[in-house]
This record gives sequence, structure tokens and C-alpha cells, in this order.
Amino acid sequence: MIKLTYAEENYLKAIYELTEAGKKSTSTNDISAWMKIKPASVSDMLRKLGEKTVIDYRKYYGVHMTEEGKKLALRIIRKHRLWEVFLVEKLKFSWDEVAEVADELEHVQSPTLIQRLDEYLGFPKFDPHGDPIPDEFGDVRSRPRIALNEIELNGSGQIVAVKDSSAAFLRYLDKVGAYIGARIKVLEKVEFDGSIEILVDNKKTIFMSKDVAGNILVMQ
Amino acid sequence: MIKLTYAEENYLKAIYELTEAGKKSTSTNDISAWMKIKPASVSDMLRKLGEKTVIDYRKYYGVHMTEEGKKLALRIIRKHRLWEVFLVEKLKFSWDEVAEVADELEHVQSPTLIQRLDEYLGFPKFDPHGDPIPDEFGDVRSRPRIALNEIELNGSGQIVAVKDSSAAFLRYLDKVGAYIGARIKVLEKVEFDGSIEILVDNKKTIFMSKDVAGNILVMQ
DNA sequence: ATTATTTTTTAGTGTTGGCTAAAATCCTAT
DNA sequence: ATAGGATTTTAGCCAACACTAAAAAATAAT
Ligand SMILES: [Mn+2]
Ligand SMILES: [Mn+2]
Ligand SMILES: [Mn+2]
Ligand SMILES: [Mn+2]
Repeated sequence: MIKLTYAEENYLKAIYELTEAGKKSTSTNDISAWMKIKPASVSDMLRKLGEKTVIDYRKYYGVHMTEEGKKLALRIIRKHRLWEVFLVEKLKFSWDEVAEVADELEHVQSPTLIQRLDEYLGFPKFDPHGDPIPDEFGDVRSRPRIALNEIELNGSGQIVAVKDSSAAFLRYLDKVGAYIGARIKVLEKVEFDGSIEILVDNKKTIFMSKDVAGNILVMQ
Repeated sequence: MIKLTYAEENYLKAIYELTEAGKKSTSTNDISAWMKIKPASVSDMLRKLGEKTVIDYRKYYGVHMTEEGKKLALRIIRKHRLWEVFLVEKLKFSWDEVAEVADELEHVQSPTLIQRLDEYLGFPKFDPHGDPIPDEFGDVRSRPRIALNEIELNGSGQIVAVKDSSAAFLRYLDKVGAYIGARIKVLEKVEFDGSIEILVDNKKTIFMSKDVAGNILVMQ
């Protein structure tokens, strides 16, 4: 049975998130930038994670996750997202406050704890940012979703997730009135800069930049 | 503001618990035995904690807590006990399963988290083992309590806490039917070995050794 | 096909927190 | 008062994980 330290768990989760976000290989510099740890330190850790067979590491050529690594990463992500649900649903945290705390809670070692927590929360399928919660076997049921800026004019759908979970972005969404679950319709698409106007819940119109729209995920 | 590492927090909590349990000074060997860490390592850590002014450390003469140290220790203990309540009340852990998990959760750094948890739990005053939960200012309202083996013959009272929180002891109490809140009366005291017979809730009689009775705390 | 630039790794250092073995100090019994 | 034993500290070592500076490899530009 592979045992990971606190730091190793953080690396593995980061690598998983970077590789899932499109490309299947991730570079040392990507990980360094994402985790805000110097490339030299990353190199060293990649060697160690390679030895533990949770990643596939070829010097100078980035890393891939192994099957074992994916399973472990999904276990950490499961814990992270369940704790996020707990913080929002039970402790009344707002969705921009939970990431930091969940980044600590995700490392608590107790299979019973996480199983009971899941049960207590009613087996939620998505976290407060709309990200799917893997089940205890690491299976993820991900919904097909598309960035809001790619919806055609007059197209409609429902906001189901955000790409960027930074507090700044989430607070901005709160301010303009965009939220997970909102039904939206694209009223206008500005050619010039890609900004768009949307109708939320048939009530309110919101104008947003292409950058903001690109970080909102919609299910049609 | 004094910042403590995970390990330092564990030491400080251990020292607090040992000093509160009677004597005001605690030896290196006591801490070593309690924490299962070699005396040499303890010495080293005591020097560091002394430099951080959370303990009063005179080489070869044990340690005392400083006021600052007591405040920090109580903050950790508060977190530990609140998490224990959460695990038992909300996640249906039994009282012998919570210590290990709470020993990890107590280190999560988030004042907001612990304040919201307290609120969510309804501001509990005691943990599942009957130990008082310090308030956010570190104030502890401790009830006067006495070991069960020191109650006189025919004396009565209510079980309010246990001294020993080991899983083995707690499961034994479950088995014989002793629990926090139970009303008891001492029916017999055996001179020879100090063992006693008690009546629980005017229903059931339990026979127990002096050792067991000594680890049960009663309020009269 | 070289050279220049970027990326990545290696080498060496520091901090934290554990260990064993040896030295220092304290305490107790004579 | 001192010797013996127990306790505690110091010295030296190691693993984990971060860093900077320098070397090596890969990639881009000429
Ligand atoms: Mn984390
Ligand atoms: Mn999330
Ligand atoms: Mn702990
Ligand atoms: Mn307790």
C-alpha cells in the first residue's frame, strides 16, 4: 500500500488537476507556477513520486499520472470536495472561502471519517463550484459542459460550474448575480472583444467580458 | 503573534495535559512516555518551545506553562474537543473512535472554521468524554468532580467524565453499561482490593475494579 | 548546423523533527 | 561526602521539503 506525505498529496493533486485540464503531460514549470514552488523543488519531488510509482516521470519530458496515482489523486479530490460541501451546506461558508480550509482538511487520514461525512451530507454529487465528487471507488460522473463564451447567440443553458475557483472571481460572480444552477440565455455577443450579455433566470441581464464568460461552465 | 508548527502544537497540548493532571511541573521523561517520543527529541523540542516563550524551561528541571502557552494550548484543546463532539453528534462515531481523528483535525488553522463549528454544534460545554470545552477566550468552566473509587459507601452521584480516554477503556465501559450522564450509587466497597459495586440508574448493578473506578469521574 | 534561449535538473544549504550513543547533571543511598 | 543509578542533555546522524546557484539538456532562432 502506497503511503503519501502531506506534501506529496498536494503535488499529486496538483498534477492530476493540471493533466485533467486538457493535455495529458504536465511540465515541471507548470507545476511550479501552479503550486508556487520553485522548479528545482518540483524536480526533486517528481523524482520521489516517480519512485513511488504514482506518476510516470521521464527527466526533461514532464509527467503523466499512473493508474495508481489517479486513484490516489481522486481520493484526495473526493475528500477536498466533500469538505467543501460540508463547509458551505452546514457551516454557512461562502463558496469563495472554502478552498483554503479544504486544502488542509483533505489530508486528514481516516476512511471512516470521509465515508460518514459523505453519508451525513446526503451523498452529494457536486461541490460548491460545480465540480463532480468522485465516489469511493474513484469514479467520476462528469456532465458535458461548455464555456459560456462558446454558447451561440440566443442559446440557453444552466450554469453548472466554474473553471476558476479563486476568491476574487467567485466574489465577482456573487456581485453580478451569477451562480451555480442559474438558467441563462445569451442575448448578445460583441464581435469586437468577445464580451457577452446574458439573461439570468428570465429576470436579470448581466454583461460580462469574454474572460469572465470563459470561466463559467454551462450545461445545455 | 506566536506561530506553532504541527509538532509544536502536539507537544504543547501534551505538556498542558500533563501539568493540569495534578503537579505543575512536568519532566522530560513524562512527556517522552506520554507522547512516545524519545527523551532526547523531547529535550530538543523543549529548548525550542522555551525560546518561543510558550513554556518556562530550566534545563534538568522540567517545564511549566507560561500564560501565553496556556492560552495556545487551550485553543488547541478547544478545537480537539469541538471536533470530538462533531464526530460523535453528527457523524455517529462512538466515543472510543474520536481521539485519533480529532488529533489531526485539531491542527487545522482557521479561526472562522472553529467558530462556525462551535455555533453549528450549539455551543457545547463538554466533549464526549465529559471534558470541558474552553470558550474562545480560553476560559474553562470545570465542574468539581471526584474519582468513583473515592465515593463513600452508599454515596451517589452522576458520571460526568472519564480520566482515561483510551479506546480499550471506553469500550469496556460500553460493555458493562457505564456512560456519561449515568446516575450511580455505591452499593459495596471491597476492603481487600478496593473494587466496588455500583447501581446504575436504579436499574443495573455493575462490579468493577478499583483501577476502573479510579478512571471514572463523578459529580455529587 | 550552430548558437542562443528557455527549461529542467543537480549540487549544495537550511529548517523541522525524529533517532542513537555518549556525556553531563541530578538524586539517593550509603 | 561520595558512589551508583536514574534522568536529562548534547552531539552527530537522517529524512522530508523548501531554497539559490550552477550545470545540463531541450528547444528555438539564426
Ligand atoms: Mn492540501
Ligand atoms: Mn471546489
Ligand atoms: Mn494532534
Ligand atoms: Mn475528549
